Amino acid sequence: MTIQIPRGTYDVLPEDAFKWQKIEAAAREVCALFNYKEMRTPIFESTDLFQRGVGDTTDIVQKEMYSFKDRGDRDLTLRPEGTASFVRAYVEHKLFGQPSQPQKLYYIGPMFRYERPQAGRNRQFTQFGCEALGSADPSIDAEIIVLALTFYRKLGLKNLKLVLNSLGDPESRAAHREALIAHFKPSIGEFCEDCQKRLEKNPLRILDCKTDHNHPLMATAPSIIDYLNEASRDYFAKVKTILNEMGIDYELDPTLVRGLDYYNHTTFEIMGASQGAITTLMGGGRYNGLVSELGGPETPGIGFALSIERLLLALDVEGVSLDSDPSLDCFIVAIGDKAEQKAPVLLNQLRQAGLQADKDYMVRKVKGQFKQADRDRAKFVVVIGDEELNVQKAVVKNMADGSQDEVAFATLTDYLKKKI
RNA sequence: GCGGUUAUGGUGAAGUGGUUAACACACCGGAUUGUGGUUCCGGCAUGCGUGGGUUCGAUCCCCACUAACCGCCCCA
Repeated sequence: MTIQIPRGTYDVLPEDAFKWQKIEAAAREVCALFNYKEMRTPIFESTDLFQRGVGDTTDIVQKEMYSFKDRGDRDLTLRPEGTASFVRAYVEHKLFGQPSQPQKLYYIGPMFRYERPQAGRNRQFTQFGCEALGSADPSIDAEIIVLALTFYRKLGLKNLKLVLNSLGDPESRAAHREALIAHFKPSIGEFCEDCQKRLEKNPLRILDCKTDHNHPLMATAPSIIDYLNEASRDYFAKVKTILNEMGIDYELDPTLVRGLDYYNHTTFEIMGASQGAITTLMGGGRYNGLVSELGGPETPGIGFALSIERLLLALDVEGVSLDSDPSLDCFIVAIGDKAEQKAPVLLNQLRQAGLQADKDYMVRKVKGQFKQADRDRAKFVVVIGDEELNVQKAVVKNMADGSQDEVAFATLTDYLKKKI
C-alpha cells in the first residue's frame, strides 16, 4: 500500500502555491504599512510553555497538543499557537529592554493541533498573527484590529463582521465569575454535562454552550459588561471610540469568550462567509498578564491570529479569485537530432539573458511541443530544425497572433526582449 | 472524542454476484515528413480505498480498518 499524507494535513500543489505566495506577500505588505516586524520562532517548544502560557484548563492543552519526548528525554510540543512563543522570545531576549516599544511583531507559519479534521480545520494549519507587546494604549487595540481588516480587504474579502467584547481586568473578571456561579448554580442540573463541569472551572464558557443555548437562564445571565470596574469600562470605551471615529463597524457580543486563558480586556473575532459551520476567520485579544506569567516584567500585550486556510475558503465562498496569469516568455521547439542538441544551449542563453524560457523534455513530436508551449502560455515559440541551423536563424512565432519572423541566432535575445 | 454519509482510471463519474468495468474531460499518437488553442480517427483501469470473510465465482454481499466530507464539541 502506498504511503498517505498524515491525517489532517494537506499538500499545496503548484497550481495553488501562487495563491499562498500572494496571501503571504499581502500580509507582509500590510505589516510593513503598520510597522510590524517579522519574528521567527521554532515550530516546537517546551511543553511547559504552552501549559503555562495557553492555560492548563484549555481544550488546546488538555487534548489537542502534539507532544513528544526527544532523544534527550525533553518534553516538547509542536506549537498549537503563536503567542506563547512570541512572549517567550520577548522575555528570553529581553526585548522589553529595547528602547523601541511597543515591540510590534508578526509571524506566518504552521501550527499544530490534534483535532478531527474538516473543512477549515486541519491538524497542521497556517496562521498569520501579529503581536504588540509593551503598550496598554487603547489605540494599539484598534490598530491591531484594523491591521487584520486591512489585510482581508486588500485580498478582496468583503463579507466581514467584527465582533467585540471586553473581559475586563482580573478584578472585574473575578466579580463576574462569582455572579455567574451564583446565577447558574441553583439550576445547574438542567444543563449539559460540559456546563456542569464548566461551572467551577470557567463559568464564562457556559455562555458559549450550543447545547443549552435556549435555556432561559442564558438570556438572563449576568453580562461581563455589567461587572467591568471603572478602569476596565473606561479602557473598553476608549477602544470603541477610536474604532467609531475610524468608521469601523463592529458588533458587541458580551458572550464572546475566547478559548485561551490568557485573555483579558479587549477580545475580538472577525467572522466571514464560509462553508459549513466554521465562520471564525480571525481571533485575538489583549493578554496583559502573560509576559509576567512567563517570567518577564509586568508587561501588557495584545495580538491576533488568523488562519490562511480559512481565508482561502472565505475567498472561495465570496467568489474572489487570486488567479494570476503565469506565462512563459519563450518556448523552444526543436526538430531533429541536431536541433535537439542545440536547444539546451540556446535555452540557457535565453535564460541567462533574463528571459523565462523552457523546452520539451518528453521527446514529443512538433505538434506535442507546441501543445506544451500553449500549456505554458508561452508568448513566443522559437522553432529550430536542420534548415534553421544551416542559416543560423530561428523561426520565431508569436503565439498570440500566429505571425512568424526569421531571426538570426545572434540577435535572438534582443529580438525577444524587445517584443516582450 | 461522538454521530451521519461516502470511497471505481490523471479528473468527473455510470455500473453488474459470473467471460472485454460505460461515458465525458485530460493526456499521447495519426489525419497535416516541421507549427498550438477548432474538427475527425485511434490509444489509454491485469483494476473498482486496505485487510479479511461468505460463495464454484466478489468491484458488487458481510465484518474490520483507513481516509475524505458533513454535524456535535471546540477553535484559526
